[in-house]
Amino acid sequence: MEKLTIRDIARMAGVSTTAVSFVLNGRSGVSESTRKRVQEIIQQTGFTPNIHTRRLNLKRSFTVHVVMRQYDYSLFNLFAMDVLTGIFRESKTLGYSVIFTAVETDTECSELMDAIHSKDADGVVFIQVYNEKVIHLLQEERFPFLCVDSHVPQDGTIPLIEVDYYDASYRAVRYLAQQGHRDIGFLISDRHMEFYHRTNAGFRDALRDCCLPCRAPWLQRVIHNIPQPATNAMEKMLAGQDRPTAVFCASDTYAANAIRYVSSLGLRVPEDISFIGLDDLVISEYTRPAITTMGVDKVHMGRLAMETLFQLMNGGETTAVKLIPTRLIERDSVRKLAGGMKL
Amino acid sequence: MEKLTIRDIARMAGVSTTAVSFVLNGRSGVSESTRKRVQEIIQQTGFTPNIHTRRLNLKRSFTVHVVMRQYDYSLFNLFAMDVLTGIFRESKTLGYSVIFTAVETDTECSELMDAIHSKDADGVVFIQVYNEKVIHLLQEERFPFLCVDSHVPQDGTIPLIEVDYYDASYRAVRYLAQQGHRDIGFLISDRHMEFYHRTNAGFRDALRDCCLPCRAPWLQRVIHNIPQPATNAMEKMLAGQDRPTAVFCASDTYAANAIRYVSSLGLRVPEDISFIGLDDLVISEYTRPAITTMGVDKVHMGRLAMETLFQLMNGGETTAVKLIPTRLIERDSVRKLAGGMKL
DNA sequence: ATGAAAGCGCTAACAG
DNA sequence: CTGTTAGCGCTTTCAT
Repeated sequence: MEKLTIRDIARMAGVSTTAVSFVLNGRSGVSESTRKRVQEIIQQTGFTPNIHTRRLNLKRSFTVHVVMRQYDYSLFNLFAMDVLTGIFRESKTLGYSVIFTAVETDTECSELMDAIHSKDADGVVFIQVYNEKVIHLLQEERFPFLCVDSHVPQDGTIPLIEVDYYDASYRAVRYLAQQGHRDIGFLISDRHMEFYHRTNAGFRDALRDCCLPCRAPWLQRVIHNIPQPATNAMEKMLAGQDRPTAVFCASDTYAANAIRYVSSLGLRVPEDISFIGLDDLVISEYTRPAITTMGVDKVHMGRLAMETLFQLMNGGETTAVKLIPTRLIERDSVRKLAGGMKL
Repeated sequence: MEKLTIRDIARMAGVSTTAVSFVLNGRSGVSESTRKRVQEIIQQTGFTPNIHTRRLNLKRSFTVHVVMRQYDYSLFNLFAMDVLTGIFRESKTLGYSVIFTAVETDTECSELMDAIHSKDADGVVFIQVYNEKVIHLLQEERFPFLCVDSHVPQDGTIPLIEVDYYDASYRAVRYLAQQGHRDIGFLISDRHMEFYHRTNAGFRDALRDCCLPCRAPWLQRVIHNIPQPATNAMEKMLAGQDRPTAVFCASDTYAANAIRYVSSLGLRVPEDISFIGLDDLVISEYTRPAITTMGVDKVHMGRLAMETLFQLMNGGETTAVKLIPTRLIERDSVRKLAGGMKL
């Protein structure tokens, strides 16, 4: 059966295409009787207007484009997946579709721009993707966009939604101190400088404020271009004379791997050594012991992203950075020592 | 700056819009010099043709629509996520975009059809979603579609991509037997009858072929409308006089939860009781012990889905069901007992 | 090889 | 309130 057009419907209802168009778009300017008749015909025939035409005329597609990182094993990491969930949920209530593309970290600017232009969308949200040139071009075009979890300087030039990693680190360490730990290690990520600096600052400030020692060998960078990066870093941390009683990990995956590693060494977690993670991923409750962590509401971040983009797409202007707070999720990987400090 | 149109380019190059259109589409019928000039202008201006118009004319959108289940906690389950990854990868190489929607299990037929019609797409793949009426309508419209992991009778009426769950169950049990286990339990899923029947048949056939006993209390249904379904089922399995030495779980999440539960009881895994799972999810390598499981290449399933849909969208016809094999992934949750049988 | 012109299916300004 | 009509930006047929 041939696809019906608005003209067919108009003819069947004995009215003009305008009338049909109006009832289709719920606009006033049609008599009640006409509206009803048209609606009936539409019902009966199961007519749906051609979406391309609609978009061509409206010059809007009501879809947003999500650009995220491509990983070799999966399109998603557990973090991005939740953000996407949030974006998706919100987009549904706002009446938008979402389309996405995954790119390598080193994707060329032009390639990215092509991707953005070739998929029609009214706006784009980058998750963990950042390319200065692209941002620049987009700003020139006045094309609405937003960056989520991009680990980028928060200088107020572009709209950002980021986790408050400084605060998360600070509070993680303070929590350990409250549990009586004085010898605290840190598995820090070297993946993004911004992330590195923020977590580092939070960590150090907390040590200082809690009057705890800071020992170089206990601060280990997790270098990502080697296999088993977290295990490797943990190995180094344990290499010295004495070891920390607790370790703050810049990611739950680090914590999971570190726990697995120290367990294989015969150390008990948390009896012999405690761990606290960051982000709260799905895996974190399945490890043994389950990981105590500074969780973030990633779905909320997604919602917020979509909400903000929506405003941007409708003429709003903002370059505000939104810092998302974390909250402590106590599970089983941190031991309470005698004499925890009140803070 | 105003968006350029093909007419602007034509004017700037001093040619007709036809010429521009032809070079845009890489068609012959343009002199080399013209083509070059036009290409230069396009380069300089960074012109990109309006995609809606293109689609309007071509009557194709070069996008596929993925419909999957909506979960309250996340858009994804770990299985669907990998399938989507595969779809996405393949779509990229085939030059398609992907757009998706998540629906509740009990979504109305009409609502689903609306979702499908309102998002333009040349075809749709359902992941873990099945609605008979929708399928019927789609077939009538001759709209290309495909079902992945839908747990639906494989009667050859609709194109399907399914895991070979009969075979997986059979081999899981046989593997346990090979490791010397004779007392084998089964945490079976009651979510989909098709899935239930297939795994059940595989389980029973394997028991029979390996001459192992089948005891009713060791076969426990995991009932999904209660909290902690797997834990609950496991509890029942252990309630009787004697307990199995190994348990086959119809899902790795069951295995993860069951392991956690029996561990809390003071049982050691795999020393006191072994577990083998199904599907191989990301969590499976993070549990302790890591879960031995019958893995499936879910990304491959996605690729295959997209590939098949591509054919369907280009005039191909198939209602073939593709059964994806599983493979044993040996980790640490199964103990080898003395006197395993050679099979 | 080239360009004029007729659509594609719909929206919206405009005249009645 | 209603219908006519001129676009939206591109593809494609058909003369030239």
